[in-house]
Amino acid sequence: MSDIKYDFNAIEKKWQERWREADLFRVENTTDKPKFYGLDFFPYPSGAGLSVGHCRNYIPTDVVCRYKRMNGFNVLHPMGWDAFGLPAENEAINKKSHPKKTVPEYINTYKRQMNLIGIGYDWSREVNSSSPEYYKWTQWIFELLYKRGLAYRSPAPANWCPHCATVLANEEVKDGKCWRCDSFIEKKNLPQWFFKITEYADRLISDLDTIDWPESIKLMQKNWIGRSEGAEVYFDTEIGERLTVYTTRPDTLWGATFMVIAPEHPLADKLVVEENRHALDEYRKLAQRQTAIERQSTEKEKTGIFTGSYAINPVNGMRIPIWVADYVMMGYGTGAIMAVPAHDDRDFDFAIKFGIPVIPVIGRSDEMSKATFRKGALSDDCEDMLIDEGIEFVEEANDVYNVTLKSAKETDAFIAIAKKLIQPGGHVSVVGARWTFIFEDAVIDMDSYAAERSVIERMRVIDKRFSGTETVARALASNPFLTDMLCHCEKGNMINSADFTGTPGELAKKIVIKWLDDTGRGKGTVNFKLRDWLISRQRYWGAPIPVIHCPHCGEVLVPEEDLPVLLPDVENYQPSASGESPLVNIPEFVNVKCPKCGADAKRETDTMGGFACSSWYFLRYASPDRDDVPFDKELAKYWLPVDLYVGGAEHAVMHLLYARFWTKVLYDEGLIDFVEPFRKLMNQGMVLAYTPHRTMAGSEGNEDADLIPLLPEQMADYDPDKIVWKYTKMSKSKKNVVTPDSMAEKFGADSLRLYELFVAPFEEAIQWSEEGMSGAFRFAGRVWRLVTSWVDKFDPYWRAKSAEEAGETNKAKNLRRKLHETIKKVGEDIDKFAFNTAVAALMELVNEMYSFVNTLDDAPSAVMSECVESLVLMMAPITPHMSVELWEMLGRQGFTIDEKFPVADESAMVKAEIEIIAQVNGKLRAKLTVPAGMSEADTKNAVLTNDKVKAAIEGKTVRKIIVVPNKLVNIVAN
RNA sequence: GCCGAAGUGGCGGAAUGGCAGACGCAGUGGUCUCAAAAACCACCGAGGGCGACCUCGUACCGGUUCGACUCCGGUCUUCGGCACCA
Repeated sequence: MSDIKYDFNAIEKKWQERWREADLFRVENTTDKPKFYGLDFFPYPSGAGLSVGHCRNYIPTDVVCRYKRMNGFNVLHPMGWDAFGLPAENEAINKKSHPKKTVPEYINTYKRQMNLIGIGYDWSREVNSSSPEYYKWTQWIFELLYKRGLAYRSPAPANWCPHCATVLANEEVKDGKCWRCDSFIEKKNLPQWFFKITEYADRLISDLDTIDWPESIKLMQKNWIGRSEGAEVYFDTEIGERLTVYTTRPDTLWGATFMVIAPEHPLADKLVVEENRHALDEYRKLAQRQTAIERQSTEKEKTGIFTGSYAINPVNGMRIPIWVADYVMMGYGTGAIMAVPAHDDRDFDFAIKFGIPVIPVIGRSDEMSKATFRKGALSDDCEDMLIDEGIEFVEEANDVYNVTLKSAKETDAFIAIAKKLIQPGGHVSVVGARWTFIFEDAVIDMDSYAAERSVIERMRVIDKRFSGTETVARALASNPFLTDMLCHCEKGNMINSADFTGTPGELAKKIVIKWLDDTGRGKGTVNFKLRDWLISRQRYWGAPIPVIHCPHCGEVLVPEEDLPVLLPDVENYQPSASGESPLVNIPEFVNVKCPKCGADAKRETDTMGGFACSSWYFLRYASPDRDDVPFDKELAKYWLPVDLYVGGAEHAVMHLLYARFWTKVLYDEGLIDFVEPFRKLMNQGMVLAYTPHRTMAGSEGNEDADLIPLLPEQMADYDPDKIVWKYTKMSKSKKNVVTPDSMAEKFGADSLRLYELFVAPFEEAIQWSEEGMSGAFRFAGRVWRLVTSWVDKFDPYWRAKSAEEAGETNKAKNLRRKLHETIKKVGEDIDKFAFNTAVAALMELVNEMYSFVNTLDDAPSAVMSECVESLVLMMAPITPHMSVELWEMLGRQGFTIDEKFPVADESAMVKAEIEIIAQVNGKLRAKLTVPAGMSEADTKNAVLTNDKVKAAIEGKTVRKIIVVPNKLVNIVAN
């Protein structure tokens, strides 16, 4: 074995310098090669520097990009900085510094670390969203949106973060808290700038079908956009004003027994009768004061105030009361609803609390039901009775009966029989289009939508005397109407609905909507949960909104030739609680002449949120130096869309939604020829650190108590037995961050890369372990020693001899087959992001190469030389430094990344003999080696004459033999 | 509550209808060494047997199949997202 030391520090430094000197990762725009655009979410530069968690994002992308390049692609792999916005500014505030100072500092650190772990970025294309050359074009796109009617200023109750002293977009509020600082959000009424993302809601949903993204992310976006189809219906009120409601269930209109409007509804004041006005005012004040904290409370009693007015239900003329309640929100639909307590949980709760009638209007459908019960649950007469009724039933294994009920009539008949014949302790369930009944002893009817418990809850609400199952039974037996009331079904036919009674459930919605349209009582409508994107921030560190407010002309866009509107240099940039940007205090900035009329005017002082800057940066990389356009049209056409986009799932409904929106706007403007910016998206798993926690004081022994992370310096203060260790996300505040620097120093960047790729599938969270890290290092060392020990024996002309040598001995042939199987697998695995199994395959190959070398006795081997060279090239995308060093030691010229990735030779993988699995009744009994391509009959014969197989079928009759050629034989015998 | 993902040795994981546990970590035994580290070799799911071997085993209950970690129905648990959206 060789004694050349694996001096990873020196090797990595050496090659990083050479790559830089050769400008190895600079990519040219014009080329005959196919392009590949691989991109990582650009990070906001933070003072903590990169952790090994960031590397989990950048390393796999780098592997794919290097692999693509070795396969002949022209690869664009750029990096830049999401430098504007809250995260960067908050960090500077905490450091009592200035983002102008901290941002470049942090960028340097990031860049140094990225180079340290060997990521091959084309730094000539670096972008920085806080540089005027960049944000000029962010402002330009703002103006484009404005001109297209997609940017507007409007007063609205906005999400205000008291700690960050700015408003936030809906997408930036998580669990009622600020996404940056976890403060609870308040509502504040301020004029704000919005982008009309709602206008693109439909396209943002439908185009999801055209892209290769994780289904979970697509679904999150779909749910966030929240499309629903329904109808607007017009209700006349006694005061002459018309109330429009939105409903997704127009088929339940006949069951509307009251109406509810939101506290902020403009008609509330007019509708309220004098004696209720005071109560309403009090209620609205209360609703206004309600904070996010209170909204969080899960157990929310319904509250509301009766206005004293009534409306007329346009479908049946019923006079129904109008209520004000905070469970209806002004921001969705029309801020008013018709309430159908029989078929909506919330309306039901409200109706029960305030004593409003419940009218069921959806009944059982004629769809099939299915009943199951065990033998003995019903008395034995049941079989005859069922046959008499013409009901088919099947006796299954284990004494279970399955009964198919083909109509409502059959279901009724079956239930009647079951009620009669139920045995003590017996159990029968009927699962239908509508509900499940479970009979036990007597009659207990259960609804398949509300589970048992919720039925009981409801019973108790209706009548305080009821409690427990037997009372449910009693109640339902005495009052069949309750059954209908308890079962608000989605499917089912219309009942109690005048001429529409009997309309089948699946048609009901459509038919009623058409009728509403035809008769002018309402109209079909689509609604979205998505709100417009609130983009203005009352903060310093962002792109100024390029608008001037003129007393005569109103809002005026800053002329294009005056862009960028430069962010002024100021010392004091801290936000204030006033709801105004710090920029208002800079007269030179604020006071301008109107570009239209020349009058004294005032500049807009709000800046754009950081997500505006990041909504188009992927386009800038195509032509980062152009100062006359945001991006070169032709180059954008060549490079985009992004072929592979890699980043964390936490941006599912923020950046990833906004960037899609802007892309569609740019497409509509004719600037680009694609509608989706990111063809394929991958989300890496997190890196978790084993972190000590303590339970909250006073809650020791309580298993559900919240655990609080323990800082290293606090460890000594706690009883070691009481410290709970668990894996949590790495964070600066927990002081559990592992840096790539420390790992690169101790084990080398290549081993860090190996470890992060190998330890778990790409999308899974990994538990950081230094032992696992040293395992990866061990493998790197094994490769190093294996290859360096072969340097002297390396045959550069193996191509002419390897296949021949493999024909001579079995072990050479087996090794060569393993090599080519590995080449195939590694390529396939990298393509499908299965890096963990790709590394495992390389480990297997290395293990076999060691075994082979150990039996060689110093003899030369072309096969081994082939393996060594191929191994070095296969590892080049994964461990680029070590690979190129070994490449050089083998006497090869140039960089591994310019070499062709090895190609699997199918002929080397042909097997002369294969292993057949012999099973008896599905259990493995023997493995036998047979010549490849053996006929079915011969294979069968070989298995049947095998001693172990013979022993296993001894005394049994062979019923059937299944043969899977070249794989397996299964003998069925009993 | 609703939507989604996942549950496999001591641990991370592999196998997507055909040998369960590839590969690695930890562990055990050995070689080398004055010694240690490193490296190398062997073992390493559970139970039984001196042994060749046998039985059980992929969260739980059932089903489909010659054959199920894998497909279907149901239950439980964990994690993530949404949460009065009519």
